[in-house]
Amino acid sequence: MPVPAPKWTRQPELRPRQIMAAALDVFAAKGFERATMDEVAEAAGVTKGTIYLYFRNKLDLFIQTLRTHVEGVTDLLPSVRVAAGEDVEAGARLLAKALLDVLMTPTMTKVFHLFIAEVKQIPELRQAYIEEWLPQAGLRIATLLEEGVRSGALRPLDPVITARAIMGMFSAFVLTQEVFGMKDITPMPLDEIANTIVTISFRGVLAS
Amino acid sequence: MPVPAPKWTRQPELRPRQIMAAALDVFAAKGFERATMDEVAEAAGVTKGTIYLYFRNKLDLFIQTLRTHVEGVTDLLPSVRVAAGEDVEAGARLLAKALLDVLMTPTMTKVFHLFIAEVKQIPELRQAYIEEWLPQAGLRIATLLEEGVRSGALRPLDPVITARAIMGMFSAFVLTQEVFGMKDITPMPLDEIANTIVTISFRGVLAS
Amino acid sequence: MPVPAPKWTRQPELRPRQIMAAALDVFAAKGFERATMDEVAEAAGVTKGTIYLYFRNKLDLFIQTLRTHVEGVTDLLPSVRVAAGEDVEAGARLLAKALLDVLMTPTMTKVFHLFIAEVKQIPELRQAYIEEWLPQAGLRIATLLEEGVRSGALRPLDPVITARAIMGMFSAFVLTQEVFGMKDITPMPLDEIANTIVTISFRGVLAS
Amino acid sequence: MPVPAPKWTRQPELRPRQIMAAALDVFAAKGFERATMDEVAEAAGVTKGTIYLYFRNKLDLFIQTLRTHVEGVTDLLPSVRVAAGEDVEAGARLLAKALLDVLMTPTMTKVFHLFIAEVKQIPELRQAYIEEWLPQAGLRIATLLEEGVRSGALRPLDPVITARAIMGMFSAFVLTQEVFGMKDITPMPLDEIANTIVTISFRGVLAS
DNA sequence: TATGAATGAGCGTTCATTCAT
DNA sequence: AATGAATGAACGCTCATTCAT
Repeated sequence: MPVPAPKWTRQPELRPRQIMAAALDVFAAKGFERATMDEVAEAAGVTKGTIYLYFRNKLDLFIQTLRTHVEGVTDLLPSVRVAAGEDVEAGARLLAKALLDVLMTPTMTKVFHLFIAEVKQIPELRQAYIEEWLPQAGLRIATLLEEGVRSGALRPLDPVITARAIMGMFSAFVLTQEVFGMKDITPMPLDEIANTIVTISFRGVLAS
Repeated sequence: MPVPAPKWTRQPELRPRQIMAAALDVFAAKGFERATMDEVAEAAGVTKGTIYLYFRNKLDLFIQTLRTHVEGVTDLLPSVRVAAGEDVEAGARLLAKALLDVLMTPTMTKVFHLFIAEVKQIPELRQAYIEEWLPQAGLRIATLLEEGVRSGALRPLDPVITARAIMGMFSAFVLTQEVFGMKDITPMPLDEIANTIVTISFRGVLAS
Repeated sequence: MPVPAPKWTRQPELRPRQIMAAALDVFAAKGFERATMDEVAEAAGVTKGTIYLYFRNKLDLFIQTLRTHVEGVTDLLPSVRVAAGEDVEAGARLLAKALLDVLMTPTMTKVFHLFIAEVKQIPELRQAYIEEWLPQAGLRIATLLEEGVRSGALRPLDPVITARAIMGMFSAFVLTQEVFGMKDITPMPLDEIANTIVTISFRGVLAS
Repeated sequence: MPVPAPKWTRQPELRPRQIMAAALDVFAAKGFERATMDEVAEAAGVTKGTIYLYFRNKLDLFIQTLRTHVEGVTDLLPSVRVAAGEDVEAGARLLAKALLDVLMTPTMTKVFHLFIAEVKQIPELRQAYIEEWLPQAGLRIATLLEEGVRSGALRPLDPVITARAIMGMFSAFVLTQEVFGMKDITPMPLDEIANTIVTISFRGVLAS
């Protein structure tokens, strides 16, 4: 007599990732408040109670989901390496393209939007941004710029403002193309975006 | 019976404006889902039932509130006029500063954040963006750029991409300074922001 | 055309009493934890949400329900008046009978049991007992006894202990007959109970 | 292989006792409904599943816990033996003190309170009371009283009512001192309580 | 027009119980 | 025998919406 298939199996190692993956999708699709724990559970293939074995409450699930996926992304970033060579501008183009590839990832897009949407309501997010994510990204760029200014290679612009302006160009495309859904209406090749951003950043729009 | 003298002052009924003003504050402070009709009512100085005399439901209130306040802002934009003169760059600095002044307005900040947070969930917002707000802003800039390219004054960059990159620089500061609350941590004078954006846009970061 | 009967009517004055009356029954029947707000609502003829218009939460409803009904009972107590006359013992019999009549009331029985069952879990109840109900009852008796001892009419017994012992006799019958449901198994006329308690209290069981 | 020496010590399986001991504490501390199986398990030093190896469900655990501990107490009662001698009243004082010592035991206090709190909800408890515990205690006293009345040593009071009144005096102190927590507020020596109860019972409060 | 009492559907969370390991 | 992961039903509470006044 065949043993009937078990209704469920123990997966204590797997469950958290499984749940957070589902949570990211559901939260991204409906927003934090509109998403229900039942939807997350169903998307994860478990029942609601199971989520509470691994996460204290909905907010905890949300925060951990974002943190984990951000880490997953920043793990990719080392591959975004400066091709530090003779031609800085050419290296920057490669870099910009690599960065855009990461930012436009489905995962990153979702994280990005959720973060912007909820940062004002959730102090933990703001704190993570200020204490972890901001230094990892913005300050690194600002430092590079500062050195460039000091060496005379770059104009004497405020490095923090400049860094933020440049990052703003990147995020503009994440927001409009992916979040606002413009990629179907005004499709743009990623490398053309990267090239344009780099050209503007280095040399501006004026014909020389 | 004599007809009463025509009232020249436009009298858009008081109540809806009163309610929408309160709604903008409450929605901005708590987000669409977290905000309750009771809170809006209390902030507006009316009772919950009254809101439903003027708005079909919560979503309707939200959409109308955003639309109305966006109109209120675009009414301000004509004052952002090109000082079209000899020195285009100098004119652009004035323009950029004027634009930032409007974008950093408390009202505009709220609208901006709410729009980004909810655009994905609320089709009406996306539609308004694509059909009304985007043409009013992005396309206008793109057209200008296109002309500049054609006349040879500007580099041959894709105008749509370039326009969006430039707008991205502005919005970056709205988001970080106002929404993320960085203005207390990294305060930046508006005119310095404006100047930096214009310099980068026109001439890039490289020392010439 | 006849106006259809309204689904519900406004009863802001009535609702709290109505709800607390239902709550007492439901809580008494099922205990605080087992009772559900839906059951209370149904028993009160309203819906769950209505309860929350008048009570902050389930615990608040419980406490207020007990307090209100205790007050309702102590309002009856003034009728329990000492027929202070020549024959103290005869007066006491009347008094005891009147007290038992009140204690054996369905309402008082429920309050009594609920109080005993939950006093340990609910600090507010303990506080109310110590600060309000105990002084109203126990201390009054103790004071009477103290005077009796001082005048030489009573034995030199500790008044507080004696008062509590006498009250214990009364509550024993509330508990066993009403709460444990013994009144169907060992029925006892109230006046015989009262007489027995008084005889024991005054003169003991020993034949003189 | 030599057969191990027979173990003479009665080894009622360890686990059930261990669990019931923990259960009594947890149930007493939080009440039946508020107590969770997890808490009981943790207090017993086992895991939740283990409880279900020995008890069908939570209610079964509760009932068996009370029964077992009541038996444990009635095992103590034989030591409460009538010092049947010349001076009945002096013997009663010893008896009353011994009884109070047992009733005021932490275990008995817990059992007592839990029983009162839940008897109305749990038919099995009521049945146990009526069929087992009541005959063991109340009827024994009533029988004694009945004999006393017949022999003319005692007043012609109803023995059942009288027995219950006397038991009520004892339980009053269990409830107030231990359950209501009055022992910190109005501390009373046990032997003074016992003496007072006996004096009242035998001779009443009136000075002879 | 305005009020606010009343509704009722919906959701987060808990927890007794089951069952794969 | 023992574990503890997983289940799923149940419940307290909220809040958008309705409607009697």
